[in-house]
Amino acid sequence: MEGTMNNRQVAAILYEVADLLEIKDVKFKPVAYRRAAHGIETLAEDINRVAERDGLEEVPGVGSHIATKIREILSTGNLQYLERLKGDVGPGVREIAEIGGIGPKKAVFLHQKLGIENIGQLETAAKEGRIRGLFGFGAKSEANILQGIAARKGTTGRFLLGALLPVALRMKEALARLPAVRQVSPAGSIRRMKETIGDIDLLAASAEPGPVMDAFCTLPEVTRVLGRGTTKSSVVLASGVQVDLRVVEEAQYWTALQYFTGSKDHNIALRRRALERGWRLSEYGVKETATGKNRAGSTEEDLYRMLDLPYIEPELRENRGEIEAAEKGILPQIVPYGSVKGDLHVHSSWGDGTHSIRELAAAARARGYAYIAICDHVRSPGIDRGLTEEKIAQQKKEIEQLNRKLDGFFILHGIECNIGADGSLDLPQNILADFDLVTAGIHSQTRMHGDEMTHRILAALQNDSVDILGHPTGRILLQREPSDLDHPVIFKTAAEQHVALEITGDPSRLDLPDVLCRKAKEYGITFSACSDAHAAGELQQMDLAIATARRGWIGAEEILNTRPLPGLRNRLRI
DNA sequence: GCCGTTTTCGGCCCGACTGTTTTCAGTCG
Repeated sequence: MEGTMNNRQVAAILYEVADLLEIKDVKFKPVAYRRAAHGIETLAEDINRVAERDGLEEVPGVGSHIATKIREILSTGNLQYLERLKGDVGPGVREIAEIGGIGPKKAVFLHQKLGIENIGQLETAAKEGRIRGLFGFGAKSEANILQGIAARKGTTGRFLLGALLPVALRMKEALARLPAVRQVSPAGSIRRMKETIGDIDLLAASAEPGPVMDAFCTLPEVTRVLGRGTTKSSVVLASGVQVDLRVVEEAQYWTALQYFTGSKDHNIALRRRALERGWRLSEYGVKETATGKNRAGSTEEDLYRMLDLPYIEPELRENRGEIEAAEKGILPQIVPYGSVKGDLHVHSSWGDGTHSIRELAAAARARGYAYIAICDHVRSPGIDRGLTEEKIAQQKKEIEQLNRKLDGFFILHGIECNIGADGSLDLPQNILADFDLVTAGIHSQTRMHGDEMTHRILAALQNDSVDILGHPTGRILLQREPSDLDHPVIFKTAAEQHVALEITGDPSRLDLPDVLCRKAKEYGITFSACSDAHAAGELQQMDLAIATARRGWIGAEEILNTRPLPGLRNRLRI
């Protein structure tokens, strides 16, 4: 792909500018730069193309000045303005400000007073007791700085949704059992089902916060209490994740739930909307500015209705145009959880899965599915537990036998092929033609240049046997960046070739990512939401796939496996 | 620096907790 800077890299530069401006205590500009960075980050179109068609100022948050800076970034690879800010502020101040409990003001102060340039020097100063005694710092501050540095070493700072969701639900259940708790829910990014989570937010309604906070701070998995108040407490679990619990009165639960679910940008937009109507919106309610009276309501639906909007699902609350779409009445009906009729990507013990096909079919039936596709890998160097052509033939026989016995349930014989460096698949065409379903994905040589990766995928899409493109971007969350693909060409070709794009619920992939789902949708793509389960218990990863689809504005009708079996067979021509 | 159903100028979300300077700034979400 042309251009050396991608959207993420451009956004990173603008975020850095915002941080440095904040450190310099410049008013309002940090917000402006962050809004622009967010706009670019969540844009599905390549920023280079946007610049070519002179459309930068149409990006939300980008005006004439930032547009000029983006053009400089795209043509030179960096930004003079940023370099100047770095010089003004001192090299390590931004790094110091990232430590929990230290913000821009304290970072600048420490830099000026002690000449601290990086986290190492900060740690040394704290250990030597040189920070206590400074204006505004005491022994406690020093200890908190050391703990902040230690916490930073332990984790990347973010966790997989799939890893934290069960933890959050367990804690929620524990709190729900308390007599003093009237209502409790996860909030924050975990309720929005964001792919990675910084910390877990919980919200409870109770008239007696004291016992609720006590119970929360002494839950078995808690290893450290960061703070305990009557409305907010924070703890850290053994995994290093922070959990915040807010407790409000029941009458405030509706606005509090909306508020603590965020996102921050979505909330700011809603508050502006409330201001336009002469009200002040906060977690404590909707107050008429003139009279100081609280407006009545009891659910989030009430709140959105009050602001003349239809209900907006938590997964959509990212300020990516959902409020404007809701206002115009063009917000899509996103796919409900539990609406798929089967799972099109499951691994069995024939390959690298744990359970037999019979066991997987039983587990799928128990979930209410009407069908399941067994898609093991093909044997190749590096994939020891893949299937040989001989095994494939045997597996087909077993599936045929099982299908004769099963009533009202159908097992599809599928395969997960690898797309080679030249775009070819790892099975001959006559064998591929025999499967009910062929999923093709890149599993080797994932570091090729964007152009070459795009060509590999295009070749696979043009193979008539391929039904689904598996984990299209190849990203591994928190580990590997997505391939630098030419998405418009891939989406256009997939639509023309009637190849579905997979949305895998593998917790470390969630690929196709939500933002690209929304873009692919414009090309009339069909999606396949799947678990990629390697064991019966992992069939529930489907919920993560559906969450990703919902965040990508995808409706049930756009997902292949919401169709009943006859509709699916029709589409697959089997 | 951006943006507009009060505005092309003058706004820009709101509140709790912490530690410490004992009345509040800084930080966080």
